[in-house]
Amino acid sequence: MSAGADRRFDHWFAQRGWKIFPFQREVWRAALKGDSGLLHATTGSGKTYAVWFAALLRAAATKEKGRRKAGLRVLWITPMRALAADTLRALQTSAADLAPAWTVDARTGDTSSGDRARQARRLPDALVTTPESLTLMLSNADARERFAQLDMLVVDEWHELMGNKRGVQTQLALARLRLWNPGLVVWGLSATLGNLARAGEALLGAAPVKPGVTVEGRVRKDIVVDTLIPDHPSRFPWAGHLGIQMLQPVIAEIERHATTLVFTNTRSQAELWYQNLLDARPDWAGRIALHHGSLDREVRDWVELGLKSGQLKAVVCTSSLDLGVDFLPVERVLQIGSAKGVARLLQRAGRSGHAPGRASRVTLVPTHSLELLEAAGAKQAVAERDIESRPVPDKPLDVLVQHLVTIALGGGFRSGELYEEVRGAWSYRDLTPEEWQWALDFVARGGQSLTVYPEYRRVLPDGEGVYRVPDAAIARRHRMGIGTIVSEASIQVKFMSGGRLGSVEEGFISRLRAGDHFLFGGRILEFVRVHEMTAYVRRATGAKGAVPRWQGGKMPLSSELAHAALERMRLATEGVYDGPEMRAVRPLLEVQQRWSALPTPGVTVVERMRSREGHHLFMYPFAGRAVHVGLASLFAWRLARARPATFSIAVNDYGFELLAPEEVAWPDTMDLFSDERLLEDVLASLNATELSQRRFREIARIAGLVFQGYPGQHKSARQLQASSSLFFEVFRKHDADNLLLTQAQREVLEQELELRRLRATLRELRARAVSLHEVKRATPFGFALMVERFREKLSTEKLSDRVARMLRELEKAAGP
DNA sequence: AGAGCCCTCTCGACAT
Repeated sequence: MSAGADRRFDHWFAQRGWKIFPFQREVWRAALKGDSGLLHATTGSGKTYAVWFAALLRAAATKEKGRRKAGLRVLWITPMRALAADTLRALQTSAADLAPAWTVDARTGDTSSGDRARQARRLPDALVTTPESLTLMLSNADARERFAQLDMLVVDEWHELMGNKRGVQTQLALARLRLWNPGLVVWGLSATLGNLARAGEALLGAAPVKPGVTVEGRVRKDIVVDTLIPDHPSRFPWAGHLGIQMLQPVIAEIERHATTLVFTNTRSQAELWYQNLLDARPDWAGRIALHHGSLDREVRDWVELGLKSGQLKAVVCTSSLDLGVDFLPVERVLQIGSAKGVARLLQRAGRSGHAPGRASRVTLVPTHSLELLEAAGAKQAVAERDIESRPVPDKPLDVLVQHLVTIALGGGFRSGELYEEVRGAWSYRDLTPEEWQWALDFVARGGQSLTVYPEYRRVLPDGEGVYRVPDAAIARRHRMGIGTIVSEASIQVKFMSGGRLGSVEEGFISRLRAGDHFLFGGRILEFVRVHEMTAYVRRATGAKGAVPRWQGGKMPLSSELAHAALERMRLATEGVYDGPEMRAVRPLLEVQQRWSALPTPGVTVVERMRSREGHHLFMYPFAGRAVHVGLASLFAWRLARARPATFSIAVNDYGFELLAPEEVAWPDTMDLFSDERLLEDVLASLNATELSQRRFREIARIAGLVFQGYPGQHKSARQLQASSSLFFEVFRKHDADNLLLTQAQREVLEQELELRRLRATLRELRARAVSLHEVKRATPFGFALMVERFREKLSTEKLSDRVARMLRELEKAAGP
């Protein structure tokens, strides 16, 4: 490291009264040597400056060698546009001091077209951008020339990207940039993960020139997790998810602190909490706010600004404030309901005490009694830093197909060369020549079944074997569809007078009639009419309204949290109830123990019960709701194979219930727990085709089969679903080997059913003892499932059989 | 061996 540069940086930090952390210097040294790597650091630890100064040092060094030419030197990738703005400001101020000649800019969707035109002529020295914008730049014919001077690339919040298709798209872009600049230095910034080593590998590619370095940002961050204990734990409900009983304690917490973030798990829950807070404290109008992903960007900007300026006392939010509040003064973080995972809890805790050396604190607010148990487990898992891994997707072909068209636009490609390049991306390291050929054929001819449609012949080789996009309309359509995020079709919500509020899903609006009231954006609105995918509303008074529901993913409880909860129950069986959470949940656990038993890491509890509804079987494997859906359907299927029967199924994160109207001979559990023919049984027990078809919608969009429509004139969900279903059917009939179909099925099994975890759970079930109990009434664990029941109704009985059974019952009722 | 649930399911980007 040049002594001069070193001194300047020391001075820069000293001026601000900031201490240079050893890990920062470690990154500078490594990057100067040309090493790439992963920096594992918490937010608010000075991680941004660690890598940014590395870039400035490298620039200084190469400048000294006289190699400086105009062009983009540093690329900074961030997963969120909102984050880009704050990062940009931090980078610009330091560059102004240290490298005044540098231009630092952002390129995101927010940039006005004037800026873009200027950037198109000449890129700045450093650019802050998103994976999608980067890919878009790669689709320009002169991409290579523009990136020729690049010598450092930083991916911020890599842990947010690595586990999804956005991360895969980033990997593909990186493979390309590395090929153009073999000396490219790449650094990822990641929060704590169960699989940090994998994070580094995925970022640096399948065949790195040099092994990557991992730097630990060892700034000790104390994390405090505690719980708001209900005033009367013995009268706290056994089920439910809203947690409004905790309103008063939450108000008291908000009262006591300057700024509080109140995290909820769903958007509708956020709406309800906000409304309840305002009803209880009308004096807080204007001092508390609501923030979630369906609110209009302008509304959210206003809220974020209010937080920054300290005007807001509390914000009720969803994960929309998980990221991007790095520069906000938040004193207190509350989490209503289960945090579902340790990583998520840490992330949220990190929103408070956001400065080097200050402790972060999150307070759990249970919404039912068993969440007290979960809270005790969460505390332990956080203390042990037992954090979830994020699996990296394995060669998703929809993303590859999109990439092929992007590269055909960005200068064209030769098949063999691009194949090698793509295999340099970690996710595609095992891509076979056959798979490659399939993907190429798919974009060149439309595969087996679409050959007659010219719009699916998207790339063509020229006389020299270079694949390009021959058609301007196809090119434009492709650029408009770049990216891997597929959202539900939604309807804009606007006041009659014109103000934009946000969006709700089509299905919700279609159930409303003119004059109906609903709660959205913290206001009671009267629905007027729908016109061109916009719902017009006016302010309503008095009466409460329906709360919109959104269709989101259903996040299961993580294994880490589930195991911690089981462990706490094992201690409880030994009479150990330590901590306020365990003491509060003690009466409930004792009832469970008296009526039945407590599930522990070594014991599976199974309960049988008869009621007017029929014959119930409850089981509590603690494997998360996705696995319980799989297990319940699998068991129902296996039971019904022995003797046809209909089962109603209910699941939650702790267990599941099977209910049969008629007597069922429950067989030996070990037969149920077998993983023989597991895949076949799982596929048969669930409607696998329907699940794949739903999944295929996303794949068809990413692969460029379905066009979302031009901005502002979005197609309706029905239209989009119809066209993706059409492709699904055509492929199934005429192109059964279509690899996108295979991918849809694989994604269902891996992501929606968590097949690996299901298999692991079956293994655990076989190893554990079964504690079987005949119960007269639902136990505390069973009660929650009974409440849950009619949401998830599944049947293994064919319709005709069901009709036959109903007829039999009718006959019985009618008598002889 | 008391009754207990108001309704559930995040986020993120790009393009004319």
